[in-house]
Amino acid sequence: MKLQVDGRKARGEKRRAEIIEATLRIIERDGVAGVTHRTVAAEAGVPTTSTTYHFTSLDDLLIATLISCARDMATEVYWMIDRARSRGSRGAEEVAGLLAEALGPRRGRTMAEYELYLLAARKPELRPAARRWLDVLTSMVRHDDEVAFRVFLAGIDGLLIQGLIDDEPPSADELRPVVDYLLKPR
Amino acid sequence: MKLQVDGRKARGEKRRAEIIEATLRIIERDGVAGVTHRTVAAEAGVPTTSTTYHFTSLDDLLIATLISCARDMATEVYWMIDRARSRGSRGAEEVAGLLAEALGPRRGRTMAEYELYLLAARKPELRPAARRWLDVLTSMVRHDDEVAFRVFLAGIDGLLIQGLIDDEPPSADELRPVVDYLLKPR
DNA sequence: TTTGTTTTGGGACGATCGTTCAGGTAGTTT
DNA sequence: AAACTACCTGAACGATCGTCCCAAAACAAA
Repeated sequence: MKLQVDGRKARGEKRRAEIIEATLRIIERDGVAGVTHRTVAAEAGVPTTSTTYHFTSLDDLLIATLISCARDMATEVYWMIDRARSRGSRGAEEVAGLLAEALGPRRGRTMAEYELYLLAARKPELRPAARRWLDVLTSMVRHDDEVAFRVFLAGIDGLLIQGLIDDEPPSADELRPVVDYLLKPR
Repeated sequence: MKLQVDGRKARGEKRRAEIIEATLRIIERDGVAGVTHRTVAAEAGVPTTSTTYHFTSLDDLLIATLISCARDMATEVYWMIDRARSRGSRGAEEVAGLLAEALGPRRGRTMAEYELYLLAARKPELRPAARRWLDVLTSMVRHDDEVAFRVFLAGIDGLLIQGLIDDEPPSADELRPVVDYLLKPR
């Protein structure tokens, strides 16, 4: 049994994480198209060969970035739903505010998430990671609410995507009636 | 006044259209990442320099492709809504069938459309073209239905995107209850 | 026919790409 | 100390990229 961690591996994994973070920043700024070994290495402040050492190929790097990103999304949306629930009938307001934030200050991140999402559509090995946060959320609701919840998630996705091609991000006030209608029970 | 068209320009515009069609096929097969002057030229069966002659840059080519694609989408969804309306309460069935088709046989085309959509999120000059089909559709409905219609379109987008990362495309039967709930009036 | 315009296409330039390799460094084990 | 392992990195290879140049061909106007 070994309690002490290998200092070399520790440094390696730290740098690996830094490279993934740099990759996500690149995608936020320039899209998946801007991801090359060299741009990522420059963003992370490491030599080019460092990215090829820790990730056997560019695909590997993108896969690792999507997995890391999907984990963040899952926890994020988890708390969003939790907060919306705790506010009861004011849940729509909470959701609308978070959507406005995703389309405003965090616009780059939102674009990055959907680009990685579409990447998963083309690369089957990415799909489990891209689907995980959806599954986590679906498991939160009662079985008899499942259809309503799927509609809710689809509506959120649609509003985000459509909001990304607006010339200026929609405000929470503009989004609230739509979210309200989306959440209204039948 | 000149009635006879210039034979040279006629040939040029025909080739230009062929290049755009080839570009769309490339995007369906390999994504926007697969679009280069050389791959497009090979797909269209023309020399490489032909694509640089008719389109001053790769961006120009992608812009033209998105515009052409958006026009098709608008008319397509227009008829979808028209058919769904004419079927009254069976509209959900019609919509579910078309969604299943978009995620099955026409999956590549659907991916291409959303990739171009995300491209528009990054390139402001593409947004009017990407938004046009949304505007056309919104103008179809009565003003008091606008919120419900926006929810409907957002839901469609979300279902399509989520359907793209399924391992196997969802069937119309699986989609129908969700579409039905989405269309149910409050 | 002559002149001018538009399209065509072969070839090439410099830049950048993913990836490899071999040598060097730091940390662990024996 | 020696042997071993894991990480680091500068240099370089071949491939492919966007784009430019220029001459030939096709067509229109004179």
